[in-house]
Amino acid sequence: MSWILDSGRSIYLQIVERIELEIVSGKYKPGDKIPSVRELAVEAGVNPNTMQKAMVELERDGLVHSERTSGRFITEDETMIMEIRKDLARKQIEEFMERMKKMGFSGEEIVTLLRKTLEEEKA
Amino acid sequence: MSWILDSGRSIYLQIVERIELEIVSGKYKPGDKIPSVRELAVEAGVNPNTMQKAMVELERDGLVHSERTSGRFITEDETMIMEIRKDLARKQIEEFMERMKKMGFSGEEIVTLLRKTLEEEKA
DNA sequence: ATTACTGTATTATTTACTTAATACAATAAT
DNA sequence: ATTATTGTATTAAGTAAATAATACAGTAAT
Repeated sequence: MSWILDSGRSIYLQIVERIELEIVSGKYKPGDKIPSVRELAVEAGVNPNTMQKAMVELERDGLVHSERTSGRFITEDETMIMEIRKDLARKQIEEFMERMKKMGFSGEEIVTLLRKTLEEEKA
Repeated sequence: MSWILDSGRSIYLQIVERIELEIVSGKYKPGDKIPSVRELAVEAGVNPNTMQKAMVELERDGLVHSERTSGRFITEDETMIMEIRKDLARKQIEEFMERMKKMGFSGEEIVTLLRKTLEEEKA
């Protein structure tokens, strides 16, 4: 089963985003070893080079680091992970609100719509 | 002043998104004439062909139509515009909620964070 | 020592997006 | 009638992303 569905955005960035989420959500825990580039590439249905590119990006952000030959690991810095989680959440909220307001929804309307969506999900 | 800031997403899709918002938010009204492809291209700081590509996309969705030589116009079908507004909003909400939940936020937490953000904006 | 698995690097090809430079037909304005 | 502006089409070139096919060096396991 390959990962990516969306189009119009580059694949490697979608991978970065996905793995970021898996880290901050705790699916990957601090210090965890993650699958090899080759494995991940097969799993995602993309070229190893594309996966490697995503890894370099995650490394640049400090979320993962590679141990030359033994593999690649999630950072052990839990504080950093929580910080990034907060940052990502704030960014999501801001972008969401900005788009909704550009469509002409007020703050109160947005909250109401969210609540309604939550109700519907319960059913 | 050129429009586009984001990277990692194709320019013409960002233009489509932006103009969609301008239509459903009422900045462009039903029947309004919109600037020529050339004008918009200059304004956005992109190539006319790129702008044209965005226009074709908007046309495919029925939001605008071109009158061979007199210009391009917003659809007069207000119902369609409202429908698309609702659809876009629903899509935004769903994507936002999905991402937040993937990060481990509960529905209640999301609402609380939203409220907090709204409070901060007032100040 | 050999094997197998790491991350990493290199080169080539393909594809989609973007820019560039024109051109044309239709029509509104003058 | 002429001019300017419209949408549209075409051809070429440049760029970035993605794929493909390898290769290499380090090391843990055997």
